[in-house]
Amino acid sequence: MTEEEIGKTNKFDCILASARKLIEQEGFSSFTMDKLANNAGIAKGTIYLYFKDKNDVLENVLKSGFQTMFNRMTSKVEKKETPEEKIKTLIYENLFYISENKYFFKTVFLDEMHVVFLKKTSQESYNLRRRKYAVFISEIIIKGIDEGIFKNLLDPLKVGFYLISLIKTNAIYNFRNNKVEFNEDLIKSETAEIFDIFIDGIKN
Amino acid sequence: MTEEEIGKTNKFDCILASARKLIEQEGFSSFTMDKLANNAGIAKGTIYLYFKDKNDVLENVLKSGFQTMFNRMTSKVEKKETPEEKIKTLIYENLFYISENKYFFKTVFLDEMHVVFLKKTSQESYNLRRRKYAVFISEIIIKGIDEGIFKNLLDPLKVGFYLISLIKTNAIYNFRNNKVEFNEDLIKSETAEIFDIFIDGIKN
DNA sequence: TTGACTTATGACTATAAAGTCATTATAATA
DNA sequence: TATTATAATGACTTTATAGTCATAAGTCAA
Repeated sequence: MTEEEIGKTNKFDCILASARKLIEQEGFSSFTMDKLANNAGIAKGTIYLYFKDKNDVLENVLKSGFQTMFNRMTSKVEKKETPEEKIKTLIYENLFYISENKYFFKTVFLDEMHVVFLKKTSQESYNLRRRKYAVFISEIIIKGIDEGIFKNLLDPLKVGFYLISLIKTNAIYNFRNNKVEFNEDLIKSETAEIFDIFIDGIKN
Repeated sequence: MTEEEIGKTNKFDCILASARKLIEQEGFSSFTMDKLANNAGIAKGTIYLYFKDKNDVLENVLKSGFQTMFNRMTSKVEKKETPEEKIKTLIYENLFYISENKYFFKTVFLDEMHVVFLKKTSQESYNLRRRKYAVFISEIIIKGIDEGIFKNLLDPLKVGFYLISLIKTNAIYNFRNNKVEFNEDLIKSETAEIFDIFIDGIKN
């Protein structure tokens, strides 16, 4: 996984890509700086020229993954008009991104909690990102409540977290049942299912 | 945390209780066998007379916590008649148990994933317990579908996992907002909220 | 070409914590 | 009480891996 192989121009990104690949392959618990150096085709000391410590590497891996997803998702969602369309798009884009980065999320979700390996400060920034996402959803919910579409007594932020957890649960369920090869049809039907339950519940 | 202090007759339970207490206080990541020995008021070697290794301790801590909750919850749920009553009771009992063991679950949920510290085999048994819970819920869902109460096209097992994730998300949300002191009224209103969303969705 | 500066190296150090085992204490039995 | 069996001890060994730093290689301006 040298710079040419990975198609990255700078070492920072090259190391990050190697780290991500390693985590995808072996999970967080067996991720070591020696393996990373080896995998990136550089010496261990070099990593410390670009990253403060191991925690810094892990934090950046998680951060970059989330950032891309969030930016793509929000830009798609903002094009939609109604709260319901927004929510459907949000679910779809999230599942789509997960499917595009399935090996990464398979580890992140199934290994469920990498976060323990982070320092308290990094855990906080991880939680802030989650919260940012929930806040984004809550704004859609609030608009829906104002328009009389959604129930009035809801705590919009909490509802945001509910939706995130449904999406995550769906992905984990499919990973566990080895539906790693999401195709567009599967993503669409899963989107419809989550949307349906979230909006209308399970009642007939 | 000697045997008298903890009110346990045998060392196995005494060690387990100490381990649990330590985990509640400091989380999984800083849990060490030295601390455990110290906290239990025994020598480190003694732990190894009752547990195979550290993994065995952690596995038993998680197992015993889940087992009690599951047994209590199922016995209450089985007394109810309709699928809807069953689901409401299930949510309530789960939240109630969490509130009774708040410091434990605060760590287990917020530290979200302890599981990484377990061996592959223990991770599997952890997942089996989660699955067992989801299967239990799925049986209620199936009954509801048969009776025409719930939507027909649902994957009942997946729906089971959805409900578990909603309950967990609710607990985490309240922990994060420092609502550690659940009283019965709060549990009731949270139960109603989850039930309402799960059954009817967020639509007005 | 030389010297100054930047980047990279990897053997080495430091440390934390799991797990061991010869020794000692306690309990049971004759 | 003496003898044997069982339980407990904690100093010690082992292992894993994060992080360091003296040395070497590469780059570039004068």
